[in-house]
Amino acid sequence: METHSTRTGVAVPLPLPRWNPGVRLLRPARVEAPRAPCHTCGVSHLCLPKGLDDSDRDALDQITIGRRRLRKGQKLYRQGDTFLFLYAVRFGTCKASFPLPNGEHVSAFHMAGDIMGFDALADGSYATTVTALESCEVCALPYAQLLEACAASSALRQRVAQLMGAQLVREYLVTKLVAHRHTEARVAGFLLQLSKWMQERGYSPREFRLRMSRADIGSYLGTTLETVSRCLSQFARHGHIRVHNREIELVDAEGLRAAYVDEGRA
Amino acid sequence: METHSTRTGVAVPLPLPRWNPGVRLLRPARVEAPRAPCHTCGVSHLCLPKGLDDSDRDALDQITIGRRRLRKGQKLYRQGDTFLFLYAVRFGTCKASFPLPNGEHVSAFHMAGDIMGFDALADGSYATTVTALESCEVCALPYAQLLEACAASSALRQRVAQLMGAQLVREYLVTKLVAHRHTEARVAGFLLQLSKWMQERGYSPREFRLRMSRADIGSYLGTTLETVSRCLSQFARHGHIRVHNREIELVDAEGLRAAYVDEGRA
DNA sequence: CGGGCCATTGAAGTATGTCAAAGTTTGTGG
DNA sequence: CCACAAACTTTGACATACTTCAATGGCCCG
Repeated sequence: METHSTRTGVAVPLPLPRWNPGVRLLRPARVEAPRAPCHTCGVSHLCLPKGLDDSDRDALDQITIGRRRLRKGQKLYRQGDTFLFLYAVRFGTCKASFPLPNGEHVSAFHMAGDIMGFDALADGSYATTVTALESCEVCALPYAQLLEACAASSALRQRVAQLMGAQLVREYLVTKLVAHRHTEARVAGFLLQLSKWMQERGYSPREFRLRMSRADIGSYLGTTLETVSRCLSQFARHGHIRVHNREIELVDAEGLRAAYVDEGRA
Repeated sequence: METHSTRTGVAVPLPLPRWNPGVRLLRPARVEAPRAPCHTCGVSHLCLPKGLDDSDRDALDQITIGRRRLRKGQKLYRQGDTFLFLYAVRFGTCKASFPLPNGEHVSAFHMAGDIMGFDALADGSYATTVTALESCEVCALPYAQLLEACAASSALRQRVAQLMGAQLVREYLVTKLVAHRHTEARVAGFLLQLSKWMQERGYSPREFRLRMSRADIGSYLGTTLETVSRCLSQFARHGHIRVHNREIELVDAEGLRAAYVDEGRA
């Protein structure tokens, strides 16, 4: 499916190569011309521009932001690819994963407003592989240009730091979730986490569609797809949720939390 | 999953409270006067100054860096405390944890050169509680001053970004570790991770002393202290390691990896 | 309409959690 | 410096939740 593969495997030290407008992007066919200013975007209230005033926005709008569409299953970048862009999700859902000899470990899910690629700041190459779970559109921010914009705006610097901090906290919470001893607590926590994410993005926290397979959830939570399925069925039997394939309805979110998440911490 | 909803709820917007030299530090009795320049520190090759040239060092040395000593069991900061400082470990080991109704979840261990507190960038208060596992010394970096230094030095900005990226990657790897289905793989992976950390800091990767209890390890790895103990005993029986209380000798690190970590990924 | 992928469910074996007790180390106060 | 107490570690026995293997059924896409 994906033929393009520029895996380096070697860490590229900072400073990063300067962005050069004459150089084509990695996958030129799928990158479109820059659009309207960042803060007019539908997800700007979740994304980089959040909280920035006019002058800071100007700094941001100096950046040549490309857009890229992804179909389900397409990869945005792979572990080891040279870091040139941060990506912001405009719509759709992606998963970030570590490839393994037999399979993969799913380390994160990303939705509208999320920034992907911060992990590459450590050594200049992406630490994870990002795959679209459905049709997605992302903004490609050339990191070298972002650095220039950051040189001009302290508010932008702080916003970037804030986003990285938020992602770190999210990762702490994922680890905490996965470290639960009872699988039920992990699956229940996962549903509640998703519900919160949906709400933050203006969707119903009560009814939503899982964009990832049971296997992805299992990998994320450190269990098997069968156990995930059984947990969902069990929650449904107890009346906490309704499940139909990937459609989830949280009938009693607080009951779910009380019965499994809080309780499970022994 | 998350009992303290304020932690992950609506983010408190930056800008953060400005550093004011007239304001006393949180625990003034234990903060000492600034010392020699940052790059003369014994762990500078691991810490903030790494890779900075003279002019960037100057920017860094404008910061009033306090030192603080911690005894075993003392807390550096608590979840929810107002964020004013990043802390760099000079020596000793700390754990970062989430308090829970009955106990805690250990989310990270920090050693010399590590920066603690990045998680507070998300909303202006610390997401975790940090406790010393032994006698420690840390540098307290007033964040507002660090921001000013960052305004003056793009290299420093990139170094901070690099450190945050590195911590994010580390967290991804922890999640991956904890998501292993077999506990043996988690404990083995933990030992190998520790070994690498020791080596990076100039200690023997083969023999080292665990600074944390079996309970801490269990919490970190999402299992029980008994299981951790049993795993260690099992590794010792198979000749991969030698254990005497908290003293660990990795007799056959690669054998350990082959037998449990790589193998365990089904 | 058919084929492939995904989800559900069952049965059986096993790893791990839980409870309990003994042994060891560490720290404290006399 | 010793003695005691507290905290930590190890080990065992048992119950159970989870993984594994397997088969069936549903959904979606071509």
